Amino acid sequence: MPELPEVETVKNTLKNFLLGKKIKDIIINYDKIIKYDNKDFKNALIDQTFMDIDRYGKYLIFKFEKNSLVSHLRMEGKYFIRKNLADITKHDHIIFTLENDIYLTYHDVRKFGTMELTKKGEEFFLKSLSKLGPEINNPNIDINSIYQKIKTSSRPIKAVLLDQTIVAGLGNIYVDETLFLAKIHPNKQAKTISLKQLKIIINSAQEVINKAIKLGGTTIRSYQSSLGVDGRFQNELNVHTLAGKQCKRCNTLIKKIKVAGRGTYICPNCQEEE
DNA sequence: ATCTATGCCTGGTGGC
DNA sequence: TGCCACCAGGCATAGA
Repeated sequence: MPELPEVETVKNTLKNFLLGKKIKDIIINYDKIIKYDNKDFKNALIDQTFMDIDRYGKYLIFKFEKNSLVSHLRMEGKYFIRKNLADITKHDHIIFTLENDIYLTYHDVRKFGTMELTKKGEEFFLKSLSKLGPEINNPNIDINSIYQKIKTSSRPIKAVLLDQTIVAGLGNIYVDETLFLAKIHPNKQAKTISLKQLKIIINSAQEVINKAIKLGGTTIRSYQSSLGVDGRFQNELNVHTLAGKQCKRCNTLIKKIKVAGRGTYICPNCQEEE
């Protein structure tokens, strides 16, 4: 599940390869990935050149001369560069033919990913992007305004941190790691979190996210490595995927529970429920 | 206004 | 071995 650090890594890798390259053709093998009309999609992008690639939260933003393509990888989305048509596999749903017959493919086993086209400069008018909160890795993030949003919520703190309208970029892995660092139980109701505790949570999240970005993200449950996603943060995980292993702080066994409908890993001793 | 439930998908897993 | 029910999960949408 690519979260902010993984998408950042993909962005940087793709940027190195794609900037200045032109799209010659587009093959759409599964069209539900693309929102709106496929013909418009092709017309708008063929003969266009990759000018820049940005990221906001977990979204990739490919910028061309006039248009931008906003791409979300959801759970299993990956980009590959294929040198030959013969290398294209069954889960390569969108194929961008570049110059010199090199192919950029969007690969997605679960077909959950999305692509939507917009005019360059109007990306944040899209429904998806317009709703996003501040990015979790923003060093100037306004913790007070987050506190105002969550201080009356009865939802578990984990659900709130996963809510991209509150803060953008965290997913299941990094929320577990964040709450472990902050010593907060994921089931603790948001309204019982003090401003001081929220500061600890946000600082922990930034520590986790920044370290993960440095290490190129986390590669787990991924039987196939993707362009740009061969992270090393999986070696740094403290709780996520580690059920039955000893907590590095107190030696208590890590437990897997369910919070807000999601598989959640905690140290039952360090993260005491209230 | 808030929150919860459901649908989207396929490969892997565990039970029989 | 094969069949099948079930699970994983980010986000949009519908419903409470």
